This record gives sequence, structure tokens and C-alpha cells, in this order.
Amino acid sequence: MDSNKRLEESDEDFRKRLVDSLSQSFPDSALSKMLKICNAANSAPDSCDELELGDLDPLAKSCFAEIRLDKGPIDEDDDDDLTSLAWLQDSNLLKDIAGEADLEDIPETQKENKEGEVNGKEVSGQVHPPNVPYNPQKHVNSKPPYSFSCLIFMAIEDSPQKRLPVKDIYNWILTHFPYYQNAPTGWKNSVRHNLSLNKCFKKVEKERGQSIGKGSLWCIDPDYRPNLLQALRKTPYHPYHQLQMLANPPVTQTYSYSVLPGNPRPMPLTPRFNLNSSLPPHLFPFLSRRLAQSKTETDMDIDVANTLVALKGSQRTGDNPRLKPLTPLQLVNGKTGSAMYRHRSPSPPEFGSERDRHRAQLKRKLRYSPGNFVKKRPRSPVVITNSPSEDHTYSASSSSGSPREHRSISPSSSIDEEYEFGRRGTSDAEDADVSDYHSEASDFEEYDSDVSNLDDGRTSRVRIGGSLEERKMQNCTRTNGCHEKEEGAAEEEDEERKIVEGADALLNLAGIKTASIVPLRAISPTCSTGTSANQEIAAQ
DNA sequence: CCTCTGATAAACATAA
DNA sequence: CTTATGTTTATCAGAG
Repeated sequence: MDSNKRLEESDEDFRKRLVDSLSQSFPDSALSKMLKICNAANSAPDSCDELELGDLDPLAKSCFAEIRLDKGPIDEDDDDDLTSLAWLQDSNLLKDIAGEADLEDIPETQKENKEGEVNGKEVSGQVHPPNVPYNPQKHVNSKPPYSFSCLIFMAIEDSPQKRLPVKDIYNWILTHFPYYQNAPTGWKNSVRHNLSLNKCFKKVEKERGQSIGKGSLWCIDPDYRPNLLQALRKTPYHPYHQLQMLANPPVTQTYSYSVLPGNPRPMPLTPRFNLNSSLPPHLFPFLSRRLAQSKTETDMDIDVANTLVALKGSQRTGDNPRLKPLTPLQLVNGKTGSAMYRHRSPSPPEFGSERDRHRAQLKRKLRYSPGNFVKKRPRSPVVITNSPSEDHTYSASSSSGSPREHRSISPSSSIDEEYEFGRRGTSDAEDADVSDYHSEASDFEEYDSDVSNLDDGRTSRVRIGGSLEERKMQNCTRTNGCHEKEEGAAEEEDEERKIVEGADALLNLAGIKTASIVPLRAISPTCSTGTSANQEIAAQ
């Protein structure tokens, strides 16, 4: 009934809420101001589905010209009620997103299970069934359906400083997942094990004189953050997951998806856009605020573009009759999905086969022998893949190749710098000085030169792997280069242009009509959806 | 059957 | 010395 109400929402109301939402996310941005103006101008009763931004400067000249907004229901809770990770407590949200119909489709026996019981018997220590909305506070006997890395990720993300000591990670988990209060003590070991081995987590070096007791703070490696997000999104209970489902309704058979048992709605595995650069503020208030503050207007455009896309997605329910047909991108996406991510895969897992294991041991020996230290690390693994292993696993941790003592992060970086220091992923004092955290677009640019001609993942890995030392040098150069002003201005300009074009492309690719067609080369490979899509389109 | 992944256990080292 | 933390290795179960 909620969804019916939302379906009946008027354009005007929807527009108002969209503007409110954007304004909250990006206060004082040119975009939100313009949207407000547009909103006022378009609140006439005969308003149609399109915001007519074309007449209004400066938006008319930006990538947001002719933005199309598919109106539809939005979960009102999303707007303000949700604080960080509140969704964990809020089964209503899940219910809303999943839709009541889904619940009704659940067989009786499974419905019982959602109360933590099956046929009147307590189920303890079992993983929560995937088709039942999970409430960690309620289902204290069900093992949370999140991997330890996800739990740690959530804990750290939920902290204001984005860094926590192990003890606090324990506490967060205990608080949010009471299951562990009665669980065997081994889970703490698992947490530590995960922190230690998982490439996504980094130790923050203690500041001199700073005493936080034993141990150090742990944070998320920004390079792998998207992977963790991706992993989290894939969990059946996370709003992201639902959001993605809604944003990527499987319409064609070329689109790859999976179906959870008992879930009538197929779930696409391939993300069409990178949510990382625009985190929903209600889910990640600290980070989104920080991003919004520190970003340039152009960067923000990309964020807003993503937000719009996300909003657009969130407006769709699986049963929404107003669902628009897929854009050409989506069709292309389905065809090229697996291939297009492969080139960004981290190196192959260290463990696995006996041979790999042996090789890993050899590598480790080599790495630790004096004079043979190789600081190998995937340079910018902002990887969104179909492969769970590439989401966040530690099985591939050796691909980063950083010896443990070089994995920690210098505390000299401020909180904001947290998203800078990891780019080169070291803690060495000189590296900690990195201050040129380029927008992702600029990193795309680098990828462009490396992977644009690659035909398959293996080739790409070889190439990327083979040039690691080279890359290290390039990175150093680039880092130092940020102090060299002569090249800076031109590059910056070029970068900005590409970012704008990228944002434009993003919108196009997301099925949002924009004024211009982005030249092929302007799209970065990280938006490889874009590249492939445009190539496909261009080929036609 | 094999491989991969995540979980778990355990041994060990080290720091507070 | 004890305890907490961190690292490493081994093993197992489940999924694909």
C-alpha cells in the first residue's frame, strides 16, 4: 500500500523531494540551487516527466542539460530517517524495498524462520535464510549473513573517524549483531585474522606519543573500499543490493543475473555505475559529507550524476509499471560485462592450488629477503567485478604483495587525507605526503593507456603485472609531479574536461538523456561500461 | 572431482 | 606474568 501511495505521487511532489534530497546531500552546490529554481519553474500542474533544465544556465551547458528524471516511488525513509547503518536495525526498510509481495511469496515454513524459528524450534548458529528480511537484533540465533570482512567494514565505516581499534570493532559487532554475544569466542580470532590477512584493511600507524592502548587503529584501504562496498551490496539484505536490483531490472536475456533461492526477483550482478563516488548520505553520513565538502564542483557533478542515477534506480520497484525499457548500454553491458571487468582484476590469488601455494611461499621468502623487497600493489584497484574474490577477499592479498610491515598507514594523514594516502598504498613517510588524490577520472586516464587495447583479462594482468615497477616509478613521479606547477594547470584543465565528459557519459550510459554525445576517447576505462557501450554504439 | 572462498582453530610473537 | 593484539599456517565446509 505504501508502494501504491508512492506510485501515485505527483511529479511535483517527487521533484520536490528529489531537490530536497540533493540539496541535503550537496548543500550549496550549483546543482542543487539550479534544481530548486527548476523545481519552482516546473511546479505547474501540467508538468511532465522531464525537468526542463535546458533554458537555465549554467546547467544548460553542463552535463545535466536535459536530465530526464523518471519519476516514481522513493522510500520516504531514505530521505531523512536513516542514519548510518540504521538499515541494519530497520527491517521495515528492507520490507519496503523488497516489497510486501515478496514476503507473501515466502512459504509458511520459511515465514516461521524469519522469527528465528523453524517449526517452533530455535535455530541457532545457522546462517540466516537469504529470502527472509534479516534483523540482527531480532534474529540473535541466526548467524549474520555477512562475512567478517563485511562486518569489519561496516564497523569501521560507522565510526566517525573511519578507523577503529580491534576492541571497538568487537564492540560494534557485539552491539549490532547480538548473535556474537553468545557465539563461541573464536569469532574474535576470526576478526583479527581477517584484519590481518584481508587486503582491504590497513593498520594506521600510531602517532608518536599517542596512546590508545594495545594495538593500533584499523581503517579501510581506500583502494579496496569499492570492493568492500560491492561485497556489501551483494548481500541480500543490504539496501544497496536492493537498489541495484531495482536499478538494473533484468529485462534482456543477455543481462547476467542470479536468482536467490526463494526470491522471485533476479538480481543483476553487474553494476552499471560506481556508487562509490556518491555514497548515499543516509547510509554513510560521515563520508558523504566529507566528500561533498572537499570536492570540486565538477567532481560533485559526477557524484550528483551518480546520485541521480541511484535515485532513478531507487524509484523503480520491480513491479513498477512505469519502468522504462533498458538503454542500449544495458544491453551492451550484458554482453560485455564479464570481459570488461577482467582487465581490472587484481593479480591471481596466492592460495588455491598446491602449486600456487608453493609459489606464494617462494614469493614470500623472496619478498622478505633483504634487497629483494618488491613493493607490489595493484595500483588503483577500484574494481567492481562479478567475482566475489575480487570484492574483498584476502585470498588475493599477496597480489598486493606488500609485506605486512609496509601495509600500515601513516597517521600523518588527516581524516580527509585518508582517501588520499592509500592511493599508492604505502606508509612510508615520503609516500604519506601524497597529496594529489586525483579524481577517479584521472586514474581512469592512466588505465586508459594501459588497458585500452587489451582483449582479455589474462593479457591485461600480464601487462599490468609486468609494469608494476614501472608504475611504481610513475606513481612516484606523479606524486612528486604534483609539486611541479608547470604541467599542473594544463593537466588539471584536461582532467576537468574529461571529468565533465565522463559525467556526461555516465548520465548517458545510465539512461539519462543528456545534451551531448561524449567522444569515445573521453571516457575512462574505469567507466569501462561507458567505453564498451560507446564502442558498441559507435560500431552500429 | 576440483577450485575457490570464507570460516575456524591454533601456534606463535610482540606490545602494553 | 598476563592479556590483548597481530601474524601466519593449516584445515574444513560450502558453493560453483
